Amino acid sequence: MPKDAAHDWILKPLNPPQRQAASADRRPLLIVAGAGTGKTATLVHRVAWLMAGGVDPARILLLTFTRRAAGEMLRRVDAILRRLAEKEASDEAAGGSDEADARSMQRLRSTRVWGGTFHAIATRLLRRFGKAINLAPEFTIHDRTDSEDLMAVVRTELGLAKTDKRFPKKGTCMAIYSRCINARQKLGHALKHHFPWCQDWEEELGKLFDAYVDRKEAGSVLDYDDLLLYWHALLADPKAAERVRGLFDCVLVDEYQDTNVLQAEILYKLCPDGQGLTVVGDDAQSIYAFRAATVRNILDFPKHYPDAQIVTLEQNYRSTQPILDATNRVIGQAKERYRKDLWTERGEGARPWLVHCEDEDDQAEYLIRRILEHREAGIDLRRQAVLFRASHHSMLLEAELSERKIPFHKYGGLKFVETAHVKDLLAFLRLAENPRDVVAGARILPLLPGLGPVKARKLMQTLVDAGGDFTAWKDFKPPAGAEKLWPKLVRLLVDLSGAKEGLPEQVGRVRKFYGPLLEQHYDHAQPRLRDLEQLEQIASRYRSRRRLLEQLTLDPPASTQDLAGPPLLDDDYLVLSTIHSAKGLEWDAVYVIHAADGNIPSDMATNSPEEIEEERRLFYVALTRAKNWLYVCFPLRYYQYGPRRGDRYGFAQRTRFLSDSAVELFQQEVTEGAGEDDAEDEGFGARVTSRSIRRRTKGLWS
DNA sequence: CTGTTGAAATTTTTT
DNA sequence: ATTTCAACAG
Repeated sequence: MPKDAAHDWILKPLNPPQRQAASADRRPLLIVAGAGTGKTATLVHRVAWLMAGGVDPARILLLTFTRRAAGEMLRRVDAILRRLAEKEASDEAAGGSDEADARSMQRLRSTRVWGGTFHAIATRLLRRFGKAINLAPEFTIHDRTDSEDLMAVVRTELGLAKTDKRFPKKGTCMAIYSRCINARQKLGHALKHHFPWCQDWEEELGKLFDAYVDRKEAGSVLDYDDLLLYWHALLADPKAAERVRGLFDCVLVDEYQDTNVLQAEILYKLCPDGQGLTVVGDDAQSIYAFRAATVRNILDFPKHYPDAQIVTLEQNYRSTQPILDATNRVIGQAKERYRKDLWTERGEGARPWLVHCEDEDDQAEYLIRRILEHREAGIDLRRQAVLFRASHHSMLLEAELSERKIPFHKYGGLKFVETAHVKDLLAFLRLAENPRDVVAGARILPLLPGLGPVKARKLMQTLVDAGGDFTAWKDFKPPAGAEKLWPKLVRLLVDLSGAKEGLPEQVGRVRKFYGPLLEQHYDHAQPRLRDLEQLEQIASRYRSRRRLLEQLTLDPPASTQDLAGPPLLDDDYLVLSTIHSAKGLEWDAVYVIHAADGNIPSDMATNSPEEIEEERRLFYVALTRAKNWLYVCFPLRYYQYGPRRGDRYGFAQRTRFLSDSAVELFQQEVTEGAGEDDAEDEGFGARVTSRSIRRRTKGLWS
């Protein structure tokens, strides 16, 4: 089949603007794709189109927001190309030899495409080319928690823990540092605009960050920010830059609205003239400013590449007209954005619901009733999702779902690998992998009785001095209580660093040593021990220990179930997700909960107009996930906790993002308990329901 | 030095 | 609810 015919075949399922985007020439291309406009499909077809046009898949770089997104896209690319190959084969059944067919199939497999997040790709490139900028290729990677731990170590070492006024805590220090790196801002600037309450500490913070950077260097450790920073540095080195640039003919970036200045600069250096560069995004869905992402990247793209082509996708394939009307109304009140008018051919459907609930319990009750109704009507649980602003907003609902034995999967919030016991176990492997990783040592050693932070630090120093040879620890005289354990630990680490055993065996050995310690240190030991068993089981899937550690820090599974692998086809579960983690996904029925001012927008994010605008976009992202049914719920009463206010109920307002004119597009519903008891309440404050009392008291002991 | 206890402060979203 | 820090006992 001639190339043109193949190209036509690929473009056939697309609408005209999508076609234009998928088949655009090599000039820089910006695709502005509104919510639900087939952005992913367009990108997938563009990759297929490029490959069918002869671009070597191994010379295509696909940058996505999660690794899962990359995997999903490449699967779809493969599916298209497979069908194309089948068609070619049947069209030319007479002529083509089997061998030639096999070759063309092989050529068209997307497995060789470089796909992943900025961080994952950075890792891959740095392992390969790091030497050019004096980076040892066997560096280990710190996740956010590890980085904070190292920050805490340095913080105490510099005596910043015992200042008369309270010094910012480790998490805040890390956030400030991270902003400087990712937004390429001076400390003073970052403090002034984003952490004004820390401005008094500018000098000390500067010293802290210096020391922090030195410690990472000494330990041959990179944090998340370093991965980008070193990739950037790699591209600043003329010789290395040439080699890296030479790897790729085409670079495609998804979710461009959520990249930061550093990432944009990496792209500029990777594609100086923009040839072969495609970026896709929607400024109306930019929700990662807190991570230093900036809409300016997408807005300035045409300025940076004056010959850029811009294609706007406006036909929505996801939602019904009534839902689209409502979401358009919400985003229409945003201050500044690329003009887009989303429309759909999906015509009639149910208007979205605005549900007034009495309180949180009532909200949970309502949700479960609706969810089960939809399931009865044939909408599986997995086609429904409950979305919320903050991870803890779903706690009550989770408890209720568990009680009713309704299976669910939660995305966002604390991840499996971030739990203390999993981190502990991985720290053993990490220390074996990189004995200079002080944070790993500082985590493991104090698990032994009688060993504290000070001895741990000294031991790590002797280990580093011995060049990472764990036998150097044999001379150490352990404190009373650890005499039995100490030789075992040394033996374990010596064996692990020898790496003679397979990965599951290694995890098994750590588990045997660590299990009893876990029981001493943590509550609820049983489920934690089971997590470790599970980790041992899946260890065999990884090629190497380094690979396992790398994958788990760069692409942490959202839950234990996720870690276990793709869910079985027949098991059905409801999706609970933070709005952030719901990005790019869609469901038949979507329930947005806690849509009250203070939650959406979050009280923490109402300090500046920019923050409020971002919260508005966040709400918009939540609403636009819905295909057929959209419910926005908020409890009228919520329980206020905390030492300052005492234990009492407060009253909630509907989110400010649902203006009166937007509310007109909703059908309003008041749940049973809500609204009818205003008179009774007078003078008494809140009426407390029996359900609420049950809930609250349960909280006292579990 | 370590481990425990209590008081005080802070409280989001995530690669 | 969690983190941090000081105070105190062993």
